[in-house]
This record gives sequence, C-alpha cells and structure tokens, in this order.
Amino acid sequence: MGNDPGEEKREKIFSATLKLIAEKGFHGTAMSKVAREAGVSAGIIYHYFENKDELIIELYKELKRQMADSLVRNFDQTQPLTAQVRYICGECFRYHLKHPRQALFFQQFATSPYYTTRIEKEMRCHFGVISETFERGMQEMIIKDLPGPVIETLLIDVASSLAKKHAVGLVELTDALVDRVMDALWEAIRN
Amino acid sequence: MGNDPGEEKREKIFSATLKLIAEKGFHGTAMSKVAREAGVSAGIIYHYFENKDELIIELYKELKRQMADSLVRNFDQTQPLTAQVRYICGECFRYHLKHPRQALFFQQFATSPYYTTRIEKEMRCHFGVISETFERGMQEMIIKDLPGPVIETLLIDVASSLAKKHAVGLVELTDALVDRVMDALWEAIRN
DNA sequence: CTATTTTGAATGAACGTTCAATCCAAGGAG
DNA sequence: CTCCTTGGATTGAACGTTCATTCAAAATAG
Repeated sequence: MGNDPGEEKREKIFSATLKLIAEKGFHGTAMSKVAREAGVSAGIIYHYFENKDELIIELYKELKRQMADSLVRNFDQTQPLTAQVRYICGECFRYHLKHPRQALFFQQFATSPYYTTRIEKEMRCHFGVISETFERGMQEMIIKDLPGPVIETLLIDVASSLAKKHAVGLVELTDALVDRVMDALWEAIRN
Repeated sequence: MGNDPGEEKREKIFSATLKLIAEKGFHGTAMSKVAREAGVSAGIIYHYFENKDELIIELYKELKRQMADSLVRNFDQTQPLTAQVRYICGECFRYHLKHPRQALFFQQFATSPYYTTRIEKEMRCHFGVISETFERGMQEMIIKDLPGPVIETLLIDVASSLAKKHAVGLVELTDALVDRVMDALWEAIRN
C-alpha cells in the first residue's frame, strides 16, 4: 500500500494527540508532548496543521467520520425499524467500548468551546442513512416524534458517556448490561 | 443576614471558577483569570484555598451539596413510591438543565483524576433519602435494576448533553420538549 | 496598637509557536 | 557512477507569553 508518507505522519500525530487528550485533556496535552509521543519534532506538527486548535478539530472530524463509517457499514435498511434502531444503538456501544480513547475524546469535545453547530452540521452528511431511517420511523409513528439531536443524544451520547465511565472503571459494561441498556433506550424512543 | 464576609469572597471565587471551568475546562482555567472574574487579586485565592486542586475539589463538594439540597427540598415522603421516584428523576433532569455549568463541571470532574471513591463516600450522606428511594424503587420493581452510574447517565448526562446542544443552538429546548424527553426517559427507567 | 485580610509584582517552569539551519530523495549533467 | 542542484520535509533551539504560586508590603478591622 504505497501510502503518501505525509499521510502516515498525519496519522501518527493524530493518534498521539488522541492518546494524550484522552489521558490529560485538551489543555493538559502540550504540543511538545504530542511531538514526543508521535516520535517527531515539535516544529513538524505546524507543517501539517495550522495550530493546536486546528489539530484538535481535524482530529474530531476524522474520528467522527470513522465512527459514521463503522455504523453505516453493515446497516441493513431492509430490516424492521426496531431492529435498525437496536442495531445502531448496539454498534454505537460496541464502537465506543472498542475505542475508549475516542469515547473520552468525544465527551470532552462535546463539552468544550470547540463544539459548534457549524462543525456538527458539517458532519451530518456522514449520518445520512441513519437519520433518514429515523425520519421514516417517526412518520410511521413507530418511534416518538423527537428532534434529531435529541434522538442522537439518547443513542450516541448515552453510549459514549457510558463507554467513558466504563473506561475509567465507574461501571462494568458487560454484554448483558449493554443489552439491557439498549432495551431501556428502545423503550424511551418507541411510540 | 450578616454573613461572614470571608464566606462571601469564597462564594465569589467559587462562582468564577465554575463559570470558567464550564467554559474552558480545568487546565484552561488560569488562577489569574479566576481572580479577575471574581474581582479579587490573584494572591487572595491562596488565602482561602491551599492550591488550585483544593479549590476545584471544594467547589465540587459545595455544588454536590447544593444539588442534594435542591433535590430533597420539596421531596414528599408521604407520596406513593412511584411518584417519589418519578419526582426525583424529574428534579434531577431539570436541575441539570437549569444549571448547565454545574452539569458540565460534574461531567468533567467525574472522569478526572480528582474523582476518588473517598470524595464520593464523603458526599453520600447528603443523598441518603434519595438513594434509599431508588433502592426501594428497584426492590419493588418499579424501576429497572440498573447500576447507579447507568441511571445517572440517563438522567444527568442526557440532561447536560441536551443543555449543551441547546446552548449552541442545535436544538431548542422548550418546556414542552423537556417534558416529552423526561417522559421518554421515565419509560426507559421504569419497569 | 495587633491581627487579619488583601494586594500585585516577582519567580521559574511550561506553554504554543516560529524559523534559520539541516536533511534527504530525485533528477539532470558530466 | 559521481557530482551538483533543487525543494519539500524535518529539526530543535529560541521567543514571547502565560501559568501556578509566593511574599513583602499595604490596607483594613477590632
């Protein structure tokens, strides 16, 4: 896979940034530490990113894209809506449990000044299939007619919040517990 | 109300700290900025608190106490258990919507190195009535037997996530919508 | 007067960012 | 094959700023 070597370096910087931010938070993550963790010099980060803020926002977009891909990849639109919602919910949990650093990062990002409507709307396109499915579910009165961001909160934010608590040891998310939480969320959403 | 003037200053420092931490996070909140926001000199903070860490921990304890008070204030133990549990759920959800800064602060604190079992056990006493009610609710099968942190996520993290989205304009939280979300969450929690 | 509260300049460490200097791969010339 | 040129990639020391914290001195209270 003769990848662009610059792309490789970008990824190294991304993954070092993700690791440190998950551990120490935004302001606890120094650019010099990112450089050390990525095995590059401090200056080179500014060759690939304008500054620290842009690095963090670009990382968020990249991770959001990856998550959306993962949710949509095996999504089956021929299934009944109940199954579709459960699937999305389940994938969400599994994804965040499998990538605890991303869960920690997402939580921090969502409660930071970086989080804006502009960025969130920019990311909407990656979740097209999913939101369309929910809209149809609402029209057919199968699920409650709640605004998209509310549904997102109930599925995605709950998953990342719980995954974060799992990552720091506040709760143990067994498969059985995840199933029960998904059941509970379905009760919340369905009509 | 001839309050201790030192207590007034403490409160000023607390509210400045809360505001800045909710906006910028722990590391993004400089002591000098806290001082400016509180309208005091930088040095005086160290007269009331040993250092930044102690300030943050004391703020957490104070806010936790305030929240517990607010939940218990109009709590009516003569009501049927279902009404009691619902009442607490509703108050909790509304409290965090009403105090988004506290919600953001709690979220940050809970997943930071500041958060320890020791502090949490110290705070238990303020939630006596509340946790007893939840326990009885679970025993009598009124609500689902889910771990505390999961219930907390459904009430508190959902509330603060929605409050944030409301703040950036991603969704408009009308009273009617809040009621509907609260109903939905009750469906998730109840048995 | 004494005792307590308050100030804000001073301190050294750590931060984000810059940039002159170097490295290195690729290619043409001899 | 060797030498020279070229331009982007990379380095790390250096810069100015900001940080948490301290403390002698000033203000205030009793």
